[in-house]
Amino acid sequence: MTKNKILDISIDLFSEYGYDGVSIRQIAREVGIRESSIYNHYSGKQAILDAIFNYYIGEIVSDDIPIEQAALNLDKGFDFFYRAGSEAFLSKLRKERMMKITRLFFIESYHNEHVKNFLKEAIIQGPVNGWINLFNMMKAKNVIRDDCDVKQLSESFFYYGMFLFYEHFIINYPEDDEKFLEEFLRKTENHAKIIFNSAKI
Amino acid sequence: MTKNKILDISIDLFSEYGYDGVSIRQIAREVGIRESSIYNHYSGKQAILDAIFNYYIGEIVSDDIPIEQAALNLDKGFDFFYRAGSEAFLSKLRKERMMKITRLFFIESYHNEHVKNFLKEAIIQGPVNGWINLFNMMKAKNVIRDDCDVKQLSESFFYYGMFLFYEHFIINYPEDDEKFLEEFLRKTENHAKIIFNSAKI
DNA sequence: GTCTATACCCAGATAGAC
DNA sequence: GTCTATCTGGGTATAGAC
Repeated sequence: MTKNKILDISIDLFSEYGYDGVSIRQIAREVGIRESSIYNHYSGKQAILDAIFNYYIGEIVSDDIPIEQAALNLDKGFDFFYRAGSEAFLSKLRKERMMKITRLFFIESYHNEHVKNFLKEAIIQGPVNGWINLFNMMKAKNVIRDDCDVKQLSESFFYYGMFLFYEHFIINYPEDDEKFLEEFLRKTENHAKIIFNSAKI
Repeated sequence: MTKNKILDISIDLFSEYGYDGVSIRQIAREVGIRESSIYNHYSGKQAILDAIFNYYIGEIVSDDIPIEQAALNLDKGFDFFYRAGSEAFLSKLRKERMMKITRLFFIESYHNEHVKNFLKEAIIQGPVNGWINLFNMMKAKNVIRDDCDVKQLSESFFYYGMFLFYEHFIINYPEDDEKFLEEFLRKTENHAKIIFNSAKI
């Protein structure tokens, strides 16, 4: 189906060169049709980008709330949580398409308000709040000290991982996604131990 | 001097809209001359960008190595170091111009190899190595535990601050620089305590 | 050093034949 | 649904008068 091929190739090109760095002509060339034919499938360049964003948001916003689920077994120790949290965070990104679009989000965030707000709320604030809830529960159950600043703990934990992502998608691009995700789990695991070790009773 | 005005306005516009998002026409309009007159001062658009980068690099790469200096007084405690480290990191950025160009670097890093390499080496790897040295000294003087992974400690400390920068320059833009820098010092101070608390003997 | 005028290119998008 | 042809607008850059 041509429409799908356009989307696929647009994801490839946009995620590599950015939205402004790719022309309709270039997309058409790679798809193997003329520019004008694109407009039979999408009303314009912006419409392709919208389709990409809608796909991404549809995939990433699903109905499970894994951190809260994990919190039900608070006795399993901290190791259990960062694994649950990280896995929840990563499970949606394991597809190559999703990784590409994530890079595109990082690229476009500086001048696209929709992307900026999505990153801010769904990717940063949402998870941070999840970790705040978890640390609060841990505090209530005397797993971590009472004088801990849970918001600071959450940010201290989460922002480290966020920068690993930025580093991967921007600074180290192009770098193998699989290899990075392995490294990411290992590093955030070590990082989580540092944070938890500092807070535990 | 017109040449300086061109540079100044280019910094303003590039840092807001990105290099590709600004035209020579637009720069000329804001300067108050015609496009063609720009070429009496700079050989082209790229040359303006080069001048901006050279200015930035000239300002940021100076001869002091503050972390190593700070390490000479290792007995002053950890508080002393993150303050020294953070201040060293921030002192170069206190000018409005430097903050603007830093945002420009974040924006352009995804497709400008020079910027990418500069961020990678001077902004990330350099400071991380400084902290690695410091943590190694602390280990040698039995200030932190012997089984600490100093590379992980350094990244765990430093990447948090890096993401605060990304958040400020991209996600929260436009946000007051002064206010952010205060917040940054407060947050990284708290973060440093968490990291150090986890590692200390 | 600045101006007008212009060359040249590539962008997004549309009309209408097949 | 794809094509050719074309429109319109914006971009960088240059030539040459003042």
